[in-house]
Amino acid sequence: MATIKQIANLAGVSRGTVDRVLNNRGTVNPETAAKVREIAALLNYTPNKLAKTLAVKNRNIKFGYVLFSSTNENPFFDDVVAGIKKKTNELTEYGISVDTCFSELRDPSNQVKLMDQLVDSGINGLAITPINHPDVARKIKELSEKGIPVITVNTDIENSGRLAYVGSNYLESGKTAGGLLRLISGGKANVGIIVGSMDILCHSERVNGFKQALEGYSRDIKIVEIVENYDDDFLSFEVTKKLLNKHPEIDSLYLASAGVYGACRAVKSLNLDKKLKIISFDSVPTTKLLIEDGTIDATITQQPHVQGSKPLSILYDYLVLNISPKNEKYYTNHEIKIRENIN
Amino acid sequence: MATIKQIANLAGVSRGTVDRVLNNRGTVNPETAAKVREIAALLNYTPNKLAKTLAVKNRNIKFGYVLFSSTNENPFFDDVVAGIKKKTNELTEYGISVDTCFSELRDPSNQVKLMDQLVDSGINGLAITPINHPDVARKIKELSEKGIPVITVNTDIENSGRLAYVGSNYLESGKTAGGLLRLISGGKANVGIIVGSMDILCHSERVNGFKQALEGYSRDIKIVEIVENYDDDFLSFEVTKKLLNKHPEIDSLYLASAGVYGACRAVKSLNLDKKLKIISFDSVPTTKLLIEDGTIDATITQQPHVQGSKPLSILYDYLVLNISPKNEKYYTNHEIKIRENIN
DNA sequence: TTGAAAGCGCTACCAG
DNA sequence: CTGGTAGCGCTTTCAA
Repeated sequence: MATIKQIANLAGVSRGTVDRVLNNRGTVNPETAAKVREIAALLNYTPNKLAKTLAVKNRNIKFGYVLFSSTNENPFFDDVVAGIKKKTNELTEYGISVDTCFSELRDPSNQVKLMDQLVDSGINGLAITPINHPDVARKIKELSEKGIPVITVNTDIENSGRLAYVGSNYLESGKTAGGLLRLISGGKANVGIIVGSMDILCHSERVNGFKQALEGYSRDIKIVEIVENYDDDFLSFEVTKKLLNKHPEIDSLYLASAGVYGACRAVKSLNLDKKLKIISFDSVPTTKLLIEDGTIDATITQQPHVQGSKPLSILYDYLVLNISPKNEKYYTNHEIKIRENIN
Repeated sequence: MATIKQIANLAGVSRGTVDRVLNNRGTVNPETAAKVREIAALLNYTPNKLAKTLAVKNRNIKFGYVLFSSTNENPFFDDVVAGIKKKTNELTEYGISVDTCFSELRDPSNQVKLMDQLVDSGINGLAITPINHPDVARKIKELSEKGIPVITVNTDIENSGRLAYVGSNYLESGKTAGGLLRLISGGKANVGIIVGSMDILCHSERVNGFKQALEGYSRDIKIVEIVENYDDDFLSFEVTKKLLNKHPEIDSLYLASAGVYGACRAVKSLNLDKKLKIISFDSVPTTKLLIEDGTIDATITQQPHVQGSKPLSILYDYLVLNISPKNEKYYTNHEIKIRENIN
């Protein structure tokens, strides 16, 4: 492990100069710089992260986090918050503070306002679950150009200038669901699909992936109908009930987004629980119970904890250690949970 | 974030004294000690990990790792090694070195010899995939009593004095397999089980868990026969072939340990691939291929990467940060992989 | 029993 | 453009 001190000695300059060269700050005589660089390469120099972090304390770095408020219909974000909290504690010890605030679920202007507030308060980087709206995209671009890196979480907005995305690959998650149905249906099924809204990209991708995984089985696995519940449990209850009444031939349900509990209540009210194969997403408390009592056969999770913590790690690497994310998309794993491995 | 310096100032003593009190080293006037402790508690003092690690550099800490050599029949350990390597690099930067060596798979005396060598070379902590043999257990106890903490990996030896175990809960993994079969069989199956050896606890636990998960289904899911392959692919081929010939009613295979490839070759040689439901463990390269081509329906993994890295993290926490492991058993997750989410 | 000081590796600031 | 120095929080050693 080579150190700046060693390089300085070998190059016959001071550690300050080496620091300037290696971190491109200040100005250094090109020849000196070349020499330093050469020696650094020779010694295979890698900066010590601990020391770097420790020394950066007085820079008073601050991150902002804008998250969908989870008090609404989707407690999924509770698990994300847990991930944020854990990472925040770690960063606090490093002298980095994290300001987390919650935005309305369907109000872009509210998100923009929160972003502005965070910028005014002096954040150096931002993580956000962005609403897919031009105003939000524009604001992300504005921050990025200002030198404030932005990480999108859970939902991406491409071409917004964001530094990276952390979250599910929705097409893949849909494929996993399709593969799972193929297995548990024995290759023969009449499927009803319940989804938030086909206008939301994440949701339609989950449906598309599902279909893709079942190509070649289309003779025996039929999608009977796709209905929308707008992520609302009560609507979900209604549309599911109607769907099942309308199509008694349905033997499988694919719950492609939120509203899982409402849909299952409909299933139960028709005494169809354990008669239908049901696949869902995420592992919120109500879903866990439905897995445990056998109503839902399997659910596919997307590492909510990682979705909370990883964006902060990326910002830390980028701003403190000068390490850019290796990929612009960091996809979380899709974990299949059944009664026996859900905890 | 309170610091030692702050506490020292408030207590009117030097930082050295505070350090002595808070870390129980040297001797300190009881009254001074009490005062310091009080203030520390008041300020909610938590030591800064970065600073601690940085300062400990010159203690020249060294860990040993004894692992089953993966050149043998089970490339599972290749993934464990990857985890070890990654963590080792991180620790190297902290001034901690890791000496990893590989032991014969069935030779306890060889393991004991390697442990002795590592101790002689001055390790401060050890991680090991122990062979379940009294000599190894005794040596683990010896090291522990000498003040060298030992972490067991992948396989545990309880009551050996080891500090912690990192690895699968085999009973749970068996249950997960059982639950999975319940789902993909539609609740009706004649199962053949192929296992390394029922004399090996890990293996028999996987069978027991499997049975437990299927209790209540015993009318329709029948275990036809359990055969042993001693984790050898060629033996596995033979016994599987014999089993399937003997019991043409078998429609499902539970491959409870290694020898997955051999078993599947037998299935293919009888033209039964895709006619049998097959569940296996781990995700070694050959298994991946068999998942992709549809021979194996699902495989259950056990976070090999974590099994490699986590033991080193525990040793680091224990020896550098003075943090004891929260639990004596750290169980890895059982992840269900099918064609669509195996990568 | 205690204090003072040096050092882990890096950054930042002030002179020159 | 460069050197010197102080400091991040903790440990350790040497004196007192």
